[in-house]
Amino acid sequence: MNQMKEVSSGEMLSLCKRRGFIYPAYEIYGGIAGLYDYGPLGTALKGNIADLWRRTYVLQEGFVEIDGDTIGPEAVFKASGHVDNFADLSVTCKACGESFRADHLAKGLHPNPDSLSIEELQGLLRANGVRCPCGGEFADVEEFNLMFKTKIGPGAGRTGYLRPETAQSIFVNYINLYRHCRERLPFGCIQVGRGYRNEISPRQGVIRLREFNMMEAELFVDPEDKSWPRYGRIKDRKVRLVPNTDGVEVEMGIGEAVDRGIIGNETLAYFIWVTYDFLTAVGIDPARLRFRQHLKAEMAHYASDCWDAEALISFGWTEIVGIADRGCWDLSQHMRFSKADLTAFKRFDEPKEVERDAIRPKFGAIGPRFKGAAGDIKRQMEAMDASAIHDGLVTVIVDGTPVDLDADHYDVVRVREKVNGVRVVPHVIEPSHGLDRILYSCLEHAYAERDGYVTLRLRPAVAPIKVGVFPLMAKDGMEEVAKALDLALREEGIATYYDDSGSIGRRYARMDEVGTPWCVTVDYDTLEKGDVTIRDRDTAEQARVPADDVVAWVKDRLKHGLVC
RNA sequence: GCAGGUGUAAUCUAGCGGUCAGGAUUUUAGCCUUCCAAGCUAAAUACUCGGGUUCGAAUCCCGACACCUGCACCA
Repeated sequence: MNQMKEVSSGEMLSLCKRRGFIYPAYEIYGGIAGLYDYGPLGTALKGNIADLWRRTYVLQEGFVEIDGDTIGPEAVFKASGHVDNFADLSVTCKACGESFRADHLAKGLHPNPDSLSIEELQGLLRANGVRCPCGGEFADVEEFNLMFKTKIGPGAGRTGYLRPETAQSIFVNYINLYRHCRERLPFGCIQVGRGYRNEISPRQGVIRLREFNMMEAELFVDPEDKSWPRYGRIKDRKVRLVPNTDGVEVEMGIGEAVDRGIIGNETLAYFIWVTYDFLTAVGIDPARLRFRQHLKAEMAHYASDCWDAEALISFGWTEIVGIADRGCWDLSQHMRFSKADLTAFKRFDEPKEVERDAIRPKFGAIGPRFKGAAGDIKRQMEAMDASAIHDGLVTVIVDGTPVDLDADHYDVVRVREKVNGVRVVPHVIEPSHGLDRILYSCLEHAYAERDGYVTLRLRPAVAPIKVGVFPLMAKDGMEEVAKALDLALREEGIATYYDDSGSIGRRYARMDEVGTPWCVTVDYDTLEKGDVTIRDRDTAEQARVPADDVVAWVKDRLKHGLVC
């Protein structure tokens, strides 16, 4: 077997630039860290990966796709938690370089350090002589806001942010999508698009970017039924798992992992498999792919379970997909901030006659006391039943503050109601893919070098160019035949590269280096017998095929069914 | 953001205060060539940017920017 040399990130990025996959952005102006442009081949590769992903989610799993805005008003990111959690006040030790959350250091010095401004926090830390555990002195308090802030509209405008993830565009469209999907759970929505994070220290080429491409799927499920119809057919498939219990890597069946409680539920498990299937289909090496469960401490507070697909590349094990059960957190947050009803109605098979103890407001007491707020209090009471009464008191929110109301303000009445169903806040299962990272991992995993000769063994489905078309030499009419064949392929939507320059070997080499799976050569025999050679990139073997059959030959090999 | 290292064509690189910055690969034009980076001829493209020291700077110094390695960050 070939001695495969491990590719370094430097060599990889050099090839990416030389061959038009990825360019450092704004290079003629000195470049900006964390920004890269996709060149002609990189753009094609990215598009092909995204298309395959769409096939998986839209055609195979029945998701719908939207395309949301990348700019959003502040309220959206208040609700999502990004405004507060994404902007930390921090201080760095001048001596040892360690960074700390400034508000954490101020704990015990102030009842609510979270509420302080930069200046106040600065003063508080200075006044109390807070120092680093190493004994060093702290530099000034700084704000790290990981979101790009902007103004929407002229003048003062409204504060807006570039979205740090695409997911929010789906959550804010929940009502529209729920209706579009005929008001039934589960339903899923995907989005391919850009997100923005003002990273403190972008590094590692295209792995940590300030503007990046994501492919995110949000699946809205019944909180009490996290099963999935297609689960049964894949539950015996095996993947490499690294559970957070002991951190030991195991190869295990999807179903077994669910049965043993390692993976939280069937749907999550199913999409771990879909992710495995998708990643290997675009060319991630199964031997360099694993699923690592987030540690309890690492998991976002709202997530109940989260698995990262990690690829082994020159930077080490790198997260390329995160698959999380986010519970009802996102929709609940947006309900709280927007007051919109982001629930699903679960219809019972049979309407139920239920009796319950309802709370009925006494307007004689509430009206004079609360005036305009009485209507809102009525609505709150109607949403409750007797179980909300504690020590004879009912708690309602008036102008944002809780108010306890005694029995003078309400009656408890036994009511009989017909109930057709129940409203639930759907839970969200989110497979979130870093497209740039997947693309880069594909390149590294496709990289094969022997004696300085580089071949990118990209899967045909994602290869930017599918077929190189050459006349053996540009004379004696061979170029006309080759050009006609080239056109015939392109007319069928197959990306080709026509080349009649230099030696045939050099042309093959050029195609090998950009991952073109097949090269078709028109030679003297073609002129007489009408057949051509098709040369395979990975084996360098040649097959003779009638020129008229080439289009069908290629289409047949590019035809990919749905994966699992 | 901190500390250290590095910046010469599209890529890899020579240079170490002193003639038009050298080579290789690549690319382009032409010749040659009957299938795997062949050969010949010509051509194109570079000292990251901005200051300073010096008679003279790719070379020494300062700053910015970018890249690499650690640290920190990565909801």
